[in-house]
Amino acid sequence: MADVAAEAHVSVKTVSRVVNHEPGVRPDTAERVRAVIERLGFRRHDGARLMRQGRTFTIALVVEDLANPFYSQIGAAVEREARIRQHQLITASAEGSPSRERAVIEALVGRRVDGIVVVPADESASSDAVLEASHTPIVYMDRPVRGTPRDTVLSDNQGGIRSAVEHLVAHGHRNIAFYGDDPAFWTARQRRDAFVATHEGLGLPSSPRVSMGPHTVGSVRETLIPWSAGPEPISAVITGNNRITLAVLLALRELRLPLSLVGFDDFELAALIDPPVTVVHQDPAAMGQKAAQQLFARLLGDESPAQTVVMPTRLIVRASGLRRAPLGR
Amino acid sequence: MADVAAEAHVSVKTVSRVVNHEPGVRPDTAERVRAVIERLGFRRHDGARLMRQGRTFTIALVVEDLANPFYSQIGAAVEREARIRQHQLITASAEGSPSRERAVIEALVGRRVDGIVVVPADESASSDAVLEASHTPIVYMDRPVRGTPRDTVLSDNQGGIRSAVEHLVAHGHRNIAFYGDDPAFWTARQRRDAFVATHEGLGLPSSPRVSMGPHTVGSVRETLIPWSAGPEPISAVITGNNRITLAVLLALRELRLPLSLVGFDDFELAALIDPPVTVVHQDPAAMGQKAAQQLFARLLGDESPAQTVVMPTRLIVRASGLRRAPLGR
DNA sequence: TGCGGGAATGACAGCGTTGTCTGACCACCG
DNA sequence: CGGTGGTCAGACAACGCTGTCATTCCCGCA
Repeated sequence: MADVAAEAHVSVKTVSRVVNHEPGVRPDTAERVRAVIERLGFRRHDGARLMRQGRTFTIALVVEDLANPFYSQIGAAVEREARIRQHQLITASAEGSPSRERAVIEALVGRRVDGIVVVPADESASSDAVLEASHTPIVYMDRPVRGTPRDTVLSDNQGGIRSAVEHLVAHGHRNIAFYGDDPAFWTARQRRDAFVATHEGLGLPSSPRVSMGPHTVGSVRETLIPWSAGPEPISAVITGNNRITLAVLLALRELRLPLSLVGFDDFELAALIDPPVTVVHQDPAAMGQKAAQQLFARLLGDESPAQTVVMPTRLIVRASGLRRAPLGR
Repeated sequence: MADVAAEAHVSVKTVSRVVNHEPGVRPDTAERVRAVIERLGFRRHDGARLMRQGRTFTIALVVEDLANPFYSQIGAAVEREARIRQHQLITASAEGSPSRERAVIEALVGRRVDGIVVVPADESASSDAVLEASHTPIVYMDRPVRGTPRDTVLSDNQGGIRSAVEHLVAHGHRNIAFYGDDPAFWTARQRRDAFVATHEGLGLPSSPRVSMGPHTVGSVRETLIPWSAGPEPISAVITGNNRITLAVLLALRELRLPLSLVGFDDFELAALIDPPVTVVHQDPAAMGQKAAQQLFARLLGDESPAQTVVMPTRLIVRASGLRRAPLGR
């Protein structure tokens, strides 16, 4: 900028004015400055500018793994919200590790990002102190965090599972099993609890059959065999996420068990699988958008108490959930 | 930092030294400073630091749409490379628009990112001047760009298609159709050309049957019907990307045509579809990693001529490509 | 011709750091 | 007891920009 100023025989301030389209520069002066800028290939250093102004016009997104479609859809939505507000988005992966997440967040705070959207690795709020001290607004997604209440955007896990159970029951199923993920995950617990609650609420026979934990085709098979034989054989399965849906699907195929299936989480091509899989669809893009909007509201000065938004889920009925329950019993 | 300095009765420089673990501070002084830092919740402002140092320790990734698995896998890989080098990653979507891409790149250059990885929206190199002037290293991915040679990481489209054709021919197919994407896309042209070339190279009967353009189930059906009837009916199809694979799959299912299929691009659950789809797998994660590594090499001063790397593809054989061609004709 | 007043321009400080250089202090040696 | 050399600490400028305020310019008018 100093070079341009010298070359155009004006002060740096005048160059600054021209660059920022501020008023108060005579057209011919502005023209001259612009010519020099063009000739020298000058480009404003936004880092310096932003530092002067105390804001970075940057927000950040911290997730476990960007390659995971759930997170990448969130990423795309958050980026979009950022872009239309002239902000840039820094994305970072914590790889599921709370300590790495903490390090990442500290680095982001060090850069003075204006705000952060996080899908937290655990519920420990380990970065709370840092965020508090730096007054960096944060929005949590997909699972809540203990401690100081913060803006949070969740999926309606309970409603989703409930709709799945009800759907199956409406089609005559009375014996339904649930395969959930490791109960260390909050969402896994939510879904399991919703299954059990709905199961009991509807007064289904026998106690709910639930299998939690990381699942493989093998681990699924082990429970699937006894549950589908015996006196009260299951006729349908609900799964807690799409990895498990996959495992169950493979196990069912392998064992040639024609059970109904409703999976939590939609996935690409669920419609093409044979049989097409009925799913509880959650909308990561909508969640991401909501979270970003909430964050920007804070950036614009919204000081209302922290809010938790629960985004609706939707049952997408495809063939796999339609198979009628066997007659009798 | 000034506050800390005052409170600890030292100069800002000493605080700086403590913060950065520079030598030459007496342990007790350092301890005192650290205590004040802790008490005041001071945190170094990395923006200012980086500005002083002239580097931002930030790279950027510009793609069409982060939600697309191809790009998000690239994103995850690039982020990983950045993270292990203590850099941050800014991701930006151009939504396939060259002008938006240009605007995005200019904004990034304005922020003085250290380097950029781009999956270009078109071949026009519209940001070349900006990049040239700012000396920002750039690596292009997935498709080349005209003009000044730049580092580029491509997929072996030709080899991939060739292996698909050869695979089908080895299984007895003589009449194979190709459905490609809009020839406006460089990759679509590459794949089509490779199909035609291989087709001719192998001396297959009749002229190659090729259908390009954005495809829907409907548009596929329209050519599929005549091609699979008539004197030289096709017995296999090769598709140019996974959206088209999907359309063809649906069309085949609808028309109840038992043709063999090999798709370009793997996709989640390709193995679960009935029949499991044989695909030419390209590895976006490896491509992203390679591109990032190339970029960092430049950042470390590598001044060798621009390089084009072609990443191998791999044929993943599943049932859909194994069906034998009908005997006789 | 002188003057008032708005428009155009510039000087300067400061955003929060760090690199460079200078200075204070201390211990040790002859 | 003076000199030497090393350690620790601080002053200052600079990175590239912008906000504030002061100054200059120019025009119209009396």
